[in-house]
Amino acid sequence: MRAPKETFSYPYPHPAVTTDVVVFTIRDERLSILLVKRANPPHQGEWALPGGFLAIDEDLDACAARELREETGISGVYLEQLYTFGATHRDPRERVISVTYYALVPQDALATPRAASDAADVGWHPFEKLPDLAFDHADIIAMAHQRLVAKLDYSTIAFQFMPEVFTLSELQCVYEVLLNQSLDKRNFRKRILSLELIEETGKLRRSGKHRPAREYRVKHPKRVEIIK
Amino acid sequence: MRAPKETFSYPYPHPAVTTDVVVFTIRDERLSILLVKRANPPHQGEWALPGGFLAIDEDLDACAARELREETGISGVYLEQLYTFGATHRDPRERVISVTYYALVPQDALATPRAASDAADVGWHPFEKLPDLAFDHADIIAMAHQRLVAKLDYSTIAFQFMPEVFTLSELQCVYEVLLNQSLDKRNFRKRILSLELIEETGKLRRSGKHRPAREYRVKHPKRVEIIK
DNA sequence: TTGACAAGGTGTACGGACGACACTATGTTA
DNA sequence: TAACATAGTGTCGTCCGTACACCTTGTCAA
Repeated sequence: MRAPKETFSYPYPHPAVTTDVVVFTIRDERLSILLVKRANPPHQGEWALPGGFLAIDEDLDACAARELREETGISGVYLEQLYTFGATHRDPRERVISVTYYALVPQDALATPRAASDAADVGWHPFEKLPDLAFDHADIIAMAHQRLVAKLDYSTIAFQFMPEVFTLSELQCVYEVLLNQSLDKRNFRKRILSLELIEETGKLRRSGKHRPAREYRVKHPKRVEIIK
Repeated sequence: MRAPKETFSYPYPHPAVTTDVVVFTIRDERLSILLVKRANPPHQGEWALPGGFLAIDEDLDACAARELREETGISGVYLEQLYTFGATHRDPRERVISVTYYALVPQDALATPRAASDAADVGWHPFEKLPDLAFDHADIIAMAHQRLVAKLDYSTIAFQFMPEVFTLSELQCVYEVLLNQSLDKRNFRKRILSLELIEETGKLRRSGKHRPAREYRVKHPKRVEIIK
């Protein structure tokens, strides 16, 4: 962070614009969110979403991706604009408009994200027991969660949580965690396979003292399709 | 518009923030959008969405509602945030982030919206044959239309197009226009009535030389519910 | 007055999708 | 080789969505 010597002037007051990102993953069969502990005021020492100020020549999507990469080391993941929060006093420093995003990262990636310069700490927190959050970030998370669950129903967004290869049981587990209910194994498999979006790798996954499971992969891993 | 004497300075460059609104209605059995002709540069003389700069102490929703009221005289209608557009060169003057909204207005309201000071003209344009538009407003309209059609399926948003009392044939016509396909009368009525969201007024609508239709009203006109 | 007109209003039957439900298969390990 | 633990599989009933045609009722003109 450099200390600028010049200032930037406008005939009318301008708000600051930031992006903030709600990063979801599934860890230990729990939906979890990535938070950073703020190293500086305001809300110093409190947990917050990764995010920061928009550069003047930077696209919004690029800003969200950059902040995510800088503050947590995560990149190349599914990232979608969520909503723009702009209540007048949501930031005590000045008027700040936050264009929020949500991201989905596979289970195995980034077991321990790294903390950046302006973050005292970075860590995964189960959605069910989040700490108190800075600014209006709890509202942002609530909306992101609502959107995520809604999209499960009519898109293939859940595959964004999966690693490159996975078993049907693992996939079912992801759906069960997100929907917070158990699903019938036969119906689940019937529905997923009928979408014809995943294919067998031909290999088997051996783990524990039981029958090995077939491994699958997503045919088009980056694509999120609307179904039904 | 006053000419300010002071200027506003920041240690880092700040973008300007605007709201723009896509106003839909149904006129003469066509989906139509309200556009204003720009009185000032840039894009002077071109058609654009109603909208304008965010006041520094104004909430985003309030800004969208105010701009809509000031530029077109419309108020009290359904208004929902759509998406935030922020490509770096979408406005030639300076960096501008636009938080966009869409609004739905009943068929009969505002047959002739009034033009405001910074608009040379205001008028309804059929969605199927829009003129060339200023900035990236064509993209904004495309996204608003997509959202509107998607919401038809899983919400009661279509009622926002209806006047206080209406007939089932009129309601069906709205759905047919939005979905761009004709619907079976019996199935349509069965589905709508099973929602139990509208009730008979007890009156009949006489028009033309045929059997009069029953009038209905929405039980909770301001509410947009998620169905299914 | 009556008959033609034009839109309003109504019920049934079929097919497909979804949900409930229980047992066999297979590799591991003791 | 037997117990264990998870993998993997098919049927049947129900409900919902869709297809489909005729009678009703007020108006208007002859």
